[in-house]
Amino acid sequence: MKWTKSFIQTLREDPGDAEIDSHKLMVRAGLMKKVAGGLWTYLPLGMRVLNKVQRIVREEMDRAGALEIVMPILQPAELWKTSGRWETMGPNMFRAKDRASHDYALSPTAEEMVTEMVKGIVNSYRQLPVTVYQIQWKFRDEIRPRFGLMRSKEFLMKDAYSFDTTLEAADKSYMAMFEAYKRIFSRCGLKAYPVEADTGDIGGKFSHEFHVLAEAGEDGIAFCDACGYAANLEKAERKAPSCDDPACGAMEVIATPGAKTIAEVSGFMGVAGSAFVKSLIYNVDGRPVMVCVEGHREVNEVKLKHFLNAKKLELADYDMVLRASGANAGSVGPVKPADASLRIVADFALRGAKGRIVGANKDDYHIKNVDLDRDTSIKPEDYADLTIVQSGDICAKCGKPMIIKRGIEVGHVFKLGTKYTDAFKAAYKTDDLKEQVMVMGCYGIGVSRTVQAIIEQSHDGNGIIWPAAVAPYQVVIENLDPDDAEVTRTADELEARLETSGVDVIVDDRAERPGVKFKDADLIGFPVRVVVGAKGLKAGGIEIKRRDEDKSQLKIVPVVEAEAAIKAALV
RNA sequence: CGGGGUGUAGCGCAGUCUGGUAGCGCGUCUGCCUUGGGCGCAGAAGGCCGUGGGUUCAAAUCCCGCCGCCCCGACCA
Repeated sequence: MKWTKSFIQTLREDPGDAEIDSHKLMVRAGLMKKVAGGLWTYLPLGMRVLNKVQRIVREEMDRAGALEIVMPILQPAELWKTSGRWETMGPNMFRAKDRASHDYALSPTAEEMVTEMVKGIVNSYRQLPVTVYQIQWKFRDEIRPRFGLMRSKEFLMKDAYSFDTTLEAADKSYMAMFEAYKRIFSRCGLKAYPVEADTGDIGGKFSHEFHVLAEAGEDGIAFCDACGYAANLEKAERKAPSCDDPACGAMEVIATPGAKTIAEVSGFMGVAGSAFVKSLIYNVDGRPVMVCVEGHREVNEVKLKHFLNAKKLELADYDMVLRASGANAGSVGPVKPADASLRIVADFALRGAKGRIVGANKDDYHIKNVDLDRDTSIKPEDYADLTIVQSGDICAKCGKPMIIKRGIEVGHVFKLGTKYTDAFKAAYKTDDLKEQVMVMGCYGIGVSRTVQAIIEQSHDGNGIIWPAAVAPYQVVIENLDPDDAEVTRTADELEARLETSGVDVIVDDRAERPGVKFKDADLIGFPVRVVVGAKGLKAGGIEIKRRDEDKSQLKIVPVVEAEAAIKAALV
């Protein structure tokens, strides 16, 4: 490929609306161009990267025994009503109508459609197991799309679905995908860590996310270096702390005028935040529930939802708070709330807590010297692990302290169980002629997000540093003197030889000054740069430099050795 | 959806407070010059100042509505 025949625009300055490096670089290097919030055009360079990541995904899915299919983006509403997700997906799902007013979903994922499809084909255990996959555009009406491809309304996803006869067999399918994912991310030049995760809206019992560690990541992950435990903060558990508060005297009401937040009240009273019990009223499927946690901690709503076995859970509105507790937010507490039948649950760190400070259920008052056992109606079985893990919390597996890092979720594997196969009655006949529901797994990779994660993990102040396997072109040949016949012939012959042997190469044949060309090459981040110029040829050769090396490491080789030297630099 | 910011040439921005015929840098085009890390000189093209209304002799600028984009939040009492 000749640069002058390509369609490449690079920008000298960062786009004004980009925040994180990978987003800025994708735009500056001419990989993509914004259409509107959360919507992108992939330009030729970006498309080449996207295609290379897809190729790796396909090869590894195929190697793992998965079979490629493609399903419609436009999906009849009936499928989604069968699973109940037509309602539960809410405004996250784009919807459309045809001329006859039939409802459709723009596929945000495809469990329903694939289950219906497999059900129609599989009758016998003899046909199982089977794993199918597609690489298809997905649509999600994100609350707030951001950071370029990190969270967009339309994105390319690889989604795979396994169907098995039994849970044990499904575990094998899950592990095959798990291993394939490790290979995929590794081949993309990414360090991706599998972490335990909650299953969210998809449902199911057990899952792992694959995360690329990056400050710009949207998820928090708890790591234990000692035993290797890694879990999304939504899921991460800590060892139950023991509470050895000494006995305290009688409760005492104190005025705390105007102080609402824990920080304000603790400042007002001159007491550490951890001495407080933070009490929140949640609306749980329409009924109020009070949740108590230590003052310096935050409620983990995912854990809370599971513990309460709730369908829908959100913070209560002002009315509900007032009716349940007798006070407005800021003065709520577990001691004698207005609604005497109010269920109160508490974080397990508060089991046996004494001498704590709580809201008085009366505006602008708190109570100190509270003994939760003595002074509240919290039932022993209503203490549970309900908070978000913090740095330094003790690992539930091994007892050592954990650390928190941030990650970009690039993949997710689920053991789904029979949630969808039950809903669709997707059954097969066993060898003793019984009907049995298939056991399912599902497995996603954000292909377009992975492209950006690669950049986020591999760039420097000059631009992107592509791993060779996914670079838009593996080699750029800088023709420094396009008007010089000898130089141009040398550059073009080298291009032809490399292309013949399967190396992706672009020749920068623009009539630009060398500085411009070098800046662009660094910005776009071609793994290997080859310089062919009149001066160099006279001096005996061409110059080869890897993007991840600095100038002092470049090599000068005779023209006849160039091809071999370039290939060696690519490894 | 709530809060904040922002919208002026392809890109990055100034001008808005204090109303008076729209500017800078980059990029683009022409010519000369230069040629190993975003050269230099000269010239040129390119803007319904997001959009609709209002105030005014006069609006990028003031007022009202709408829209787009970005950030934070959308539960932490």
